[in-house]
Amino acid sequence: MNNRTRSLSADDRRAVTIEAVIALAGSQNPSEITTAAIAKHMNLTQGALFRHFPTKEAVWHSVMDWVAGHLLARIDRAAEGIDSPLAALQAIFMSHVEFVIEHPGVPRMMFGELQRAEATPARQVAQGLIRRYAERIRTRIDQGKAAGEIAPEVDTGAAAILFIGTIQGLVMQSMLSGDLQRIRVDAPDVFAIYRRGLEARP
Amino acid sequence: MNNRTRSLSADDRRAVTIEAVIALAGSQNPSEITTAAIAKHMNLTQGALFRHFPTKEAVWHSVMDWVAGHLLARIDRAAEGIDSPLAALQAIFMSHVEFVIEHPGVPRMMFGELQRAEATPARQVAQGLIRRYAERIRTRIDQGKAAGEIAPEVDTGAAAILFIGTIQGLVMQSMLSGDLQRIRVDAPDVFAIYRRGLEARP
DNA sequence: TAAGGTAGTAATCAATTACTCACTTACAGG
DNA sequence: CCTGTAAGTGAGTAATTGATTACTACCTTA
Repeated sequence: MNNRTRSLSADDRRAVTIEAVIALAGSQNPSEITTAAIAKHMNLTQGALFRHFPTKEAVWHSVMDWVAGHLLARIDRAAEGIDSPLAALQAIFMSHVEFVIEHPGVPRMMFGELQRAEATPARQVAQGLIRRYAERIRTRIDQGKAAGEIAPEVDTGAAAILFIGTIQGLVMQSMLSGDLQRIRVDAPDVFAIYRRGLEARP
Repeated sequence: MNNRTRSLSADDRRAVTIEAVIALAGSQNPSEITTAAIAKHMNLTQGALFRHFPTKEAVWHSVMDWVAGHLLARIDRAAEGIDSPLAALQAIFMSHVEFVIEHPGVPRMMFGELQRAEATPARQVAQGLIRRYAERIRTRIDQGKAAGEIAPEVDTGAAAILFIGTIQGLVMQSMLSGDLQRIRVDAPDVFAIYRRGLEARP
């Protein structure tokens, strides 16, 4: 009868903590998220957090692990079974956009971690995520060149940088306007230009 | 004979402070820059800072003002006298890239300010800078459409978002690799793809 | 029912932060 | 030479932060 969530298993508590951090990052500067704020958001005392994570840095590490796993799984699933490389890139793009709309704090955390000077574990996970992400994009682009869909004079590495930057631009725009949903509206138009930049000319 | 910089005029001191913040932002997370670190970088005691700025927020406000003024002046000068809209966009792009290489802390500060939840004066200046920047890009794109250089089916707003995102992508890449100079190498290839995306097809 | 383990509390710690202030120093002008 | 002013010093303060810990509540199991 006690609907008050008194106590969770350690595994569940860690999962809830990660969710709390991602939720908080959606509405405030990630670097200003305190352990007290995290605890408050999940109806817990600040001290209890350290029963499940040795340091705050460990919390961030777990969060970045979660992001890396879920984002890569999401884009892999989106591209699954799509033969055309250009269509696959578009599917990856749109699924990434949906991911960002669901978790608007994620791009902020990513950028925040990457601009950190010290090579913290969380930063290394973020670094690894982008590297693996870019690798997947480059593979599709090379496939597109082989299939004749993408112009051979396009620089593969530059195209991968631009793909990631495209999403960054949308995120920045949404932070400007404060309207998250506009990303979904603008995304197709933005990707259309990117696609025109890659396509082989007849 | 006293080469020790003992005392500066208030105006000079404020200018030096802005330089110090921009320099520090190039090598560390802007949100972690303390007033003590700023003072130390300019051989001053921390307390003296508050003789010239009422609050730390006022320091950031001044810094963002400096950035807005200098970046816009730079891109305006770069595009001056160039008739072809596409060529003008390329000149703006390259001059922006040079600006970022000179002041690598600037994109970090911009992104950091924009993701701040509260509408601080510094954030509003950053917001205004991007708005004015995007407005200039949109103007060039519309000129390009009128001149037949840019395909009419390209969405102007989306193209402006992508222009800014393109630079964001380069900045992100440089933060990944830690090699700032790579921006200069990658920039032409990245812009070439963007340009292909805009160009009218024969 | 007693024992043991897990999760959470609440008070507290040391360190860091932005900011203040009484005092000192340098210097220009009457 | 004297004096007013502007710039800088250095020691403070209050608030906040991540982290620690003694203690408690709850649950399972024998």
